[in-house]
Amino acid sequence: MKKRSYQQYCPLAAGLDVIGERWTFLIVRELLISPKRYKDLLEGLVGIGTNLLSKRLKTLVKAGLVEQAVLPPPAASTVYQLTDRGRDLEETVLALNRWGLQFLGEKQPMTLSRPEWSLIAVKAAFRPEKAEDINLCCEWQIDDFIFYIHVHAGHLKIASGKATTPIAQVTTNGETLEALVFGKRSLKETITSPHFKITGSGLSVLRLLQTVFHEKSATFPETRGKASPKRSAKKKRVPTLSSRRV
Amino acid sequence: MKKRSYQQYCPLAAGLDVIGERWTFLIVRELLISPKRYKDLLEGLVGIGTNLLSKRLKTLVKAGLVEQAVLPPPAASTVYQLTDRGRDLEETVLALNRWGLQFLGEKQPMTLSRPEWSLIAVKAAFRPEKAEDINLCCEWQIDDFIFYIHVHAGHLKIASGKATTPIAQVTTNGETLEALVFGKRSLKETITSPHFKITGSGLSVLRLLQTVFHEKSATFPETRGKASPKRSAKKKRVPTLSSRRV
DNA sequence: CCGGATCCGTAACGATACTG
DNA sequence: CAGTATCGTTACGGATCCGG
Repeated sequence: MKKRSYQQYCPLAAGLDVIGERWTFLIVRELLISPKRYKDLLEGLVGIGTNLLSKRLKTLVKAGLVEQAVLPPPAASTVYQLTDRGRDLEETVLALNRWGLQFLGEKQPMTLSRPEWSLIAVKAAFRPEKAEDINLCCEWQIDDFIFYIHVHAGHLKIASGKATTPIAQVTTNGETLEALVFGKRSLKETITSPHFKITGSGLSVLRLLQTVFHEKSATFPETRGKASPKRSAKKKRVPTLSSRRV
Repeated sequence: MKKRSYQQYCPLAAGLDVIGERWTFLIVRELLISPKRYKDLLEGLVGIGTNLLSKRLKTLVKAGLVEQAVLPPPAASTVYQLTDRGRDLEETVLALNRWGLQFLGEKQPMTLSRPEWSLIAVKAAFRPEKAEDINLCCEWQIDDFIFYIHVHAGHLKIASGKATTPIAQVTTNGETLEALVFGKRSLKETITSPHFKITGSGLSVLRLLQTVFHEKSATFPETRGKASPKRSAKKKRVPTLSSRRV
């Protein structure tokens, strides 16, 4: 009956007591993309088990991060959506997303993937200071999933659904999108791929991709290789330690 | 034998596969403050259990986030410290720290606290753009724990240990420090407390505290109150949903 | 005393079946 | 569709033990 807690008077520990349990961050990720029904969450989070999803949602609602809402008719289904307090987690999710990128190896046959994940990664990679003089709206179609990117005055808006007045449209598949967004393939490789098509003002899209996102070379050393060849278990000798022990 | 994994081709999930398990974030927090011996970690993380700490450290070392180091003689003890890759987690830890602050209620008798936690909170609250014309170094003494804050050209350096040339020195206790740093008490209340003493250029310290840190009013509504009085389980009616379901 | 490893009871998780 | 109930398995937490 008693809830497991770190019992520490520390903001980090207090936050982890709320969203630190298994699956919780991923539920927040799902709802950051868009409000979702119970079933949508269950399908997006393969392996969670329905009882655990139910339990997590209750906890999140009680903590004031998530609320239920009824969509207006005719699609009168009830969905879960983030509250303002829940949406405040975006900063953390993006930071964790940026950091986790290095552990994302090549896609294994067993790993699942959804184009929606990429939206978060795009937001995480966005650098406002590089986009101050960029102003465009482009629409992306990945299979039957559609989203748009709107950059205006150094601000990024990205969401699922069709754009109102896109200046360009990109059609590609999930694999190509992921390779681009996760930095697995260079921009040049991507745009020359037969699975990547731009209609409309393609040049502005290229400029966006070029300047806004990290041009990192995506180092993924032994992410999946369980036994690295020369794992020296030796202890590093430290020359001088600036801060003394506590 | 098989490791539990989300199996999702998503940077967030990949990151959580590495540091998402219980206690791991707090171990990183400890090492973010300073390198520590096994025993120090065990004492700082009450409740972890020695087998789990050992397991987590092994995982962290294998993931390349932590390494062992030997301190130079005469204090030739082996410590755990973060690698560069581990230190990259600071951004995430600070974001989570900021977010978790709202869930930090009043200190309960059972909750543990250490002045070291406050260092992270100070870093998290620091706003570089507000500190561009601040330049000072002050030393803080909380019981027998000493640390310093050095602000220079919009950059913050905070670490345990004595400062080389502090312009001011603050002496207080843990409770007052926490109330100040966690926004539980106003600056005015703090500096008039009998447990708060400044020697040296006190005015510059006050200016630092005033301008650099959030002046938030620290709302903690029903953080610990288990049954909020009028918890409406009603579903919110949503007027219009901008993005369509996926 | 330090740095763990081993053992074991309990709580959390994951899969499946079942219900309004 | 939106969950609840059940149950086997895994992870965690506390204690004890052991080599240096």
